[in-house]
Amino acid sequence: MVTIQDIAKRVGISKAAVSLYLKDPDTTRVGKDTKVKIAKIVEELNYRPNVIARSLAMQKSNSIGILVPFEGPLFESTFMQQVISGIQSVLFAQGYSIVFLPVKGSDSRSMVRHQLEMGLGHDGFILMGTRYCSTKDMEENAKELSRTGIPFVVLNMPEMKLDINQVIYRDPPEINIFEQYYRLGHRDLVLIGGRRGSLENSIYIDQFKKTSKKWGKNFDSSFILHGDYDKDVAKSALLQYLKSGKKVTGIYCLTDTMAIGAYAAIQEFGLRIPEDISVVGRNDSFFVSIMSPPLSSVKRPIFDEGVKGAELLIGELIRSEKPRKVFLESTLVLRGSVQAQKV
Amino acid sequence: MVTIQDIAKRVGISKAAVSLYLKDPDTTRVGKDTKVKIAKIVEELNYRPNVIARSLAMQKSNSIGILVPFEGPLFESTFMQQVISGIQSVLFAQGYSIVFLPVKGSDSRSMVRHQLEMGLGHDGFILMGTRYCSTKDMEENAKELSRTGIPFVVLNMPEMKLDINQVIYRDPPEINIFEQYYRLGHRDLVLIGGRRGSLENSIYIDQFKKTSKKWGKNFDSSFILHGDYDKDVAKSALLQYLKSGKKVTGIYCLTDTMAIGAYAAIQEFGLRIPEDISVVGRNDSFFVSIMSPPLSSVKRPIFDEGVKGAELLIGELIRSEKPRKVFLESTLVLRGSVQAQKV
DNA sequence: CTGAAAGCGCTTACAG
DNA sequence: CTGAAAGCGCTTACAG
Repeated sequence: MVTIQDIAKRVGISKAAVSLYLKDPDTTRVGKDTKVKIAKIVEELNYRPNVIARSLAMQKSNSIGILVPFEGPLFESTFMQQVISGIQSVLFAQGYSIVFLPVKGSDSRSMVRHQLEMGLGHDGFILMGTRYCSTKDMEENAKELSRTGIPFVVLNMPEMKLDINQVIYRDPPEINIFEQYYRLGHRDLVLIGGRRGSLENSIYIDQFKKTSKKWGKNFDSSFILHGDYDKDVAKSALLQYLKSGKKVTGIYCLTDTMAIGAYAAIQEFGLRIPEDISVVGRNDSFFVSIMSPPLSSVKRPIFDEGVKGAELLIGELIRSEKPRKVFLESTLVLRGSVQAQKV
Repeated sequence: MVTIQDIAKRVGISKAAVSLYLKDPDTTRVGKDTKVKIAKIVEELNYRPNVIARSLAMQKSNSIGILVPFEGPLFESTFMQQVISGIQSVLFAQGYSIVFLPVKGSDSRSMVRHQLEMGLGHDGFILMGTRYCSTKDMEENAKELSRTGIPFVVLNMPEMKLDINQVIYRDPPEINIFEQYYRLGHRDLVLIGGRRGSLENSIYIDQFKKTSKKWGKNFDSSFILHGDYDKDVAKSALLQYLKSGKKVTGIYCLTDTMAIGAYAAIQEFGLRIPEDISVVGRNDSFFVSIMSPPLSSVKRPIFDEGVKGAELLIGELIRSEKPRKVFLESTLVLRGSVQAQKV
């Protein structure tokens, strides 16, 4: 490996002069002739600075570590794609590298601990919640990060009562899909949730219950199906529900992917969308418009979440801003999959 | 920041002892009592090693830099998602971090040069071709990487006559879609290519020409439409073709996304798939199965490309293997969008 | 069993 | 205008 020392020796000057020139070719601290010589040797030896050494000396690595307590392929989820795209758009513009740290461990606590173990030296961190993270675990993770003194931001988690950077989704009142269904005259609703017992599920089950009560409809836990975030699981769960003779006219799927499964089940059972059953998905994935009929979907501003998160981090990093929380609101994109029900 | 020095001072020993213990808690080079003390202080001060300093000292960073000469969001393309997933599966298992270097510059040469400028110090590189890279530029990039002496692998590019690690796609003879169409009785074919003048286009235009000649069909450059890798562009190009009164019974789209546009154009023009027009896409994207009818598609082993690429790199890194080339073959996944044509 | 020292490749005051 | 030196936080021979 060619070092600054090699260049200095060849030119017959000190390392400092080479470093100065490399940092700023217009510097006045290096003579004109010397500059020419340095440039020549740099070219000749194909010298490139060692970023690691520079990072150590400058106490700044220009890199941000991404912490995602999740085993398996990170980039297959459309959520990750969008949030990372948002992060990338901000960080690259500021000259930061994005570093994905290897995952190891059995639960979100040990995974993040291991990633931190591998990753100190980065200028900041983005800690991302996944469907498998409990809020409690993630709060512990956030506390541990706080103790390092390194700026960080938490994404994709419910609000935490900690003084940290966080971007949080909020469903505005009109995004209560159950309320919308009841208003449209629907009376038999089903929620296709993700992982059984997940925090996400419990939030929506709760909403489902309360809204049903408000409308004087009785609520039964059989109205909750578990799709496990998978289209085939969602399909068979719904198919079984239909075959059991239970009635349903409105379905809310917590991801668009599970809505694909719901479509398949409904078609296989010989019913029509939206004439017999209305369907709403969540995430407004790029493929919903090619489904037939196009799927109505709750759109979370995921790209914006990445942007805001990266901006909070950059704010703390560059302008020493205090940690704060940013709230983003979801919207409902209505398409052909929903119809009012004659009561 | 808490350093190894702080620990040593508090315990009253040398940095070396702390380092030794941290590296291997079972070491015999540190006394039992001392170990206990170190552990206590480490916990108390919430010490974590600085990976940058360690990388410099060990001359190994356990990180691989990803070089993609492409402006804009990297992770929105389904190609990137799959290839990165493959890369991740191998590199994480080996304990390597994956680093995306910020992009700057106007062409693939200057982008890669800039990324290298930012990225030396990583243990290896993965250089990925994009649709906008000329083979010539990428060969220059590869040569420049060679000169650094750092192991690297080139993905998503036609074979280069250089002694480097490279993973290359090969369409086996049966993946000549034009040949398949002719055999099925089709006589009026259209190719919807990507960017005008791109290398990818020219390869398939060439195949189209040769195959037509073989079957005694005249070839006309009007049979080539330019979809620019965009569904709307593809749609309007095909719609214009149909409206001009030209005949077509078989279409090959170089991406599935453009096939979505082709479907829309065909439906808007009042024709049916596959009764009137057959369509074949490329990449076998996850959404093709929900198109109606499901799209037949040429599947490239993109995930495998990532896996093989990472394996070549690891091979050179860990086992000092020589650079070599790996070939992967595409396959055709037939679905409802293709039908034989009565001649 | 443990310490003092050199070194990784840079940057940045400090001198002159 | 330029050089010698200290330092970033680690690891790794080398001594004892």
